Amino acid sequence: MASDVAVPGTRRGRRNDPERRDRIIDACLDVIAEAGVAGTSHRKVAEAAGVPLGSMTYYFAGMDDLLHEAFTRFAVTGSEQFVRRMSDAADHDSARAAVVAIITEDVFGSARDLVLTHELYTLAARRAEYRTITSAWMARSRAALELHFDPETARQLDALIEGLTIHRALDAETRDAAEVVRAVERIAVPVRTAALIAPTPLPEG
Amino acid sequence: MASDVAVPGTRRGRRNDPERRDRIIDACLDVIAEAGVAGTSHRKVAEAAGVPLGSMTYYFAGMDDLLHEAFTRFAVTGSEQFVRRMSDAADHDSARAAVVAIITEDVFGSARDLVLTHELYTLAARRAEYRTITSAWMARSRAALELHFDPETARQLDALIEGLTIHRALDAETRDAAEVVRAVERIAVPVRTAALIAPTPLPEG
DNA sequence: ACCCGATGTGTACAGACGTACTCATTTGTG
DNA sequence: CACAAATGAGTACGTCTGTACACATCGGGT
Repeated sequence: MASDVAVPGTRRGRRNDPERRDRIIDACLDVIAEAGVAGTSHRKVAEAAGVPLGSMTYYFAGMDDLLHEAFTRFAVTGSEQFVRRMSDAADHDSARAAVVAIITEDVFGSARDLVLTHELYTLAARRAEYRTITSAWMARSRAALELHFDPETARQLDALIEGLTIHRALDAETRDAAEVVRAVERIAVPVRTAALIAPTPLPEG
Repeated sequence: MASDVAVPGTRRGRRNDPERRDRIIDACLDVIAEAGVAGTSHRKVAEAAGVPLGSMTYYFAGMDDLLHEAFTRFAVTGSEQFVRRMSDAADHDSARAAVVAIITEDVFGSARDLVLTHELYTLAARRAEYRTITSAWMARSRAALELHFDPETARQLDALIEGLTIHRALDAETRDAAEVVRAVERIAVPVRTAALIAPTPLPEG
């Protein structure tokens, strides 16, 4: 180990390399995705980023600081993709199709993001300082959905995306894409007719 | 430390105390709820359960074995509560009310269960052996919902419960109980009229 | 030309961790 | 009554952890 890194006496001194900080954050997300927050350590991240161990405490106040920055970046880039998909949609139909695509593609297309999302939620469930990240993320998602749906529908769609994504990932059964389409259609009624269907008391017979 | 536990020369030998194993599992869930899987260690669980450290490796093959058993118990007791609520409901109306209650009460009423759920999901997202636990849990939940709703509605309701619970826990905004009622009503149309609404192409407006 | 502060690195340390292993104790059996 | 197996406790060991800190290196000011 440590054959390519930490050759004594080389590459030291003043360089002011902000890129290095970014690389560490990205590497941190990689490590979290692979080993979980539980298995994330300064050493693993340093090795993944190709920086010496000392850089960890130099660039970040501590492990929590690093995790916070990493998940903030994850949430920001994630919601950016979400917003882009929604603003690319021209009408309600394509917006609904985009929602279906987001669900069936497992959040943003990779298992990595799913794992990272759960790690973030787990942290947020216990620690309020991470909840600001999830709150901001959900707020951006809802705002994107509100480009095409009324606020209440947006919130419900957001929740449906969350639930269906999780169930499709963690359970072998809920995998039928056509069913996802129908689920979205039950919620995402066009704005003008939503009021006619949703709050109406259900027929009993 | 270790003043009430581990007095040398006392309480040793053959006792065959299955209760002790249970106590360790319960204590393990307590520790996970408080410190997360990341912060769970043999020592903390042993202290919480009031057993010596050596009992950890005696009763369980290792940390993973302990976690697996703990989460299995958690999932079983959790789904039992879910099933009971559903079978207690007499008709569709009270079933829908029960679903709303489950969501608004944060899974089963405590933040502890929410945290544990996320910890389990995080594990399951990465490791297939924990996914059998989540799969079984979701299957039991769906079966309970199918006492009152058709299979597709049950799956969608299950997903909605998941998503709304998470969003209500991790986001300060989605807290209006009346909105939960309306969300459930959009999905949980009575069996006979569901076919009339759900698969129908949406009016374009 | 020289030096000083800024910037980044290498290492050492104290503690916590999982687990293996030895040994004490009790209970069923002969 | 004695013995052996079952059961559980205590401890020690090697590994890995976060973090502090001394120090090397370089750019810019004089």
